[in-house]
Amino acid sequence: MQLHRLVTFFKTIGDPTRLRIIKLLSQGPLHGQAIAGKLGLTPATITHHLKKLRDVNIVYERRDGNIIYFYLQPSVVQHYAHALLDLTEQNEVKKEMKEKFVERQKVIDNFFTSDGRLKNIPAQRKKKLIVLEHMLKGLKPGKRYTEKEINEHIKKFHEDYATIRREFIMNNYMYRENGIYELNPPEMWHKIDE
Amino acid sequence: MQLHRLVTFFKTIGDPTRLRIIKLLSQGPLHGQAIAGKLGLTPATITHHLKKLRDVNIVYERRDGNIIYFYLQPSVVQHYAHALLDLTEQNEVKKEMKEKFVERQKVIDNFFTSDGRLKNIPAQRKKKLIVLEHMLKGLKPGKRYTEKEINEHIKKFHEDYATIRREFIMNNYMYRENGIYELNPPEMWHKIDE
DNA sequence: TATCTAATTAGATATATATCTAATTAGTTG
DNA sequence: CAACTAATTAGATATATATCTAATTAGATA
Repeated sequence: MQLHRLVTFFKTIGDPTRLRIIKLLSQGPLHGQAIAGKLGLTPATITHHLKKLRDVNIVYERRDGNIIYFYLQPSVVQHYAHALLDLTEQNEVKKEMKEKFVERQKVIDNFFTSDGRLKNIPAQRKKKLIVLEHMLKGLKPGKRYTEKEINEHIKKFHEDYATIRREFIMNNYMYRENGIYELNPPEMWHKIDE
Repeated sequence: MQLHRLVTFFKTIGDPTRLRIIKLLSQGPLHGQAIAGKLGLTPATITHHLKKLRDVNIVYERRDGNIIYFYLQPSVVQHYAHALLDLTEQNEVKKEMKEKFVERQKVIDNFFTSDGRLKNIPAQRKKKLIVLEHMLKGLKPGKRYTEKEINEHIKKFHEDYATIRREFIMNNYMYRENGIYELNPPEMWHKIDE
């Protein structure tokens, strides 16, 4: 939804007379003169506001004989209300992702030296997975590696390549077939359950 | 929620600059000059808008050293979004009740003569229950009736008081003990399942 | 077709407000 | 306390708009 449409909608309902009309119509359809009477305003004024309400599609009309009844369209109102919610919820999701990222970064800062070597393998499962995933970064998805290549890669981080290589397999980050290693797609990895 | 508060809130967010500020702040807090820079406006203008945003409590501030950071308060925005939804949903409930009432009235008009006598007992269960409940109206809750009194009451609507009296009992509208009849409370009645 | 009525339009007026520049305030830091 | 800076306030201007009265239009009905 473009910003402009939201602005127009909220400007439209951000008026006491128009909100009163909405409330009135929420009880059922009414014709212009009736609305004017109930609100103590002239028909011309009501026309003015109805035009704006129609412009944002929250009101439609239907003729019955000589008089025109105006109806509220609740679904449109609900639609914009949800758009407003999204405007802030989108933010919540982003904030959550950001927090997760910060948390992971903290773990990585703690377990790797400034020149990028792993100090030791974390005991906590959650932290261990973060560390393993960090060491996975240099490997390319789809590329096939020999065991020797994998060992060399791991040794850039830590001497005990055997343990770490085993962890890669056990936690489903990679699979091995005939001594050839390959990255699994992320959706197959062991997820960190909070 | 008073109408006035809703109007003020929607008027506040019904402005392009303010909605842009809200969107910006939904990514994270910012200080005044930063907002002014990103929107291409002067700090004075930003102050003007922030004042209005604070007035409706969707923005709060926190000082860090020499600069003041402005934060969005998503819960307040969500609160008003829900109030907007309620404005239309309240209507849906009322409309439903009204429709049910109209439906019942139609059945009653069909099965009773203009002088209030029952033409015949409806075959459809749903309609029968509406008719029975209509004939229950003259009886007082809590009052104890003899069988003869019940019969007299029913005879005002229809000759076959025995059948109807039995229906009253079978559908749990009344109970009988030692030949004394009494109305059950409505929550015990047979409900009409659509 | 002529007439009636609800709705709309046109035009006037008063009020509200978004924005700017310039001056001032509040608060931090040396 | 003095100097600095971000934020606010004051005042001016231009634009938007809510409301009214009076005139006009659109549509239904006799």
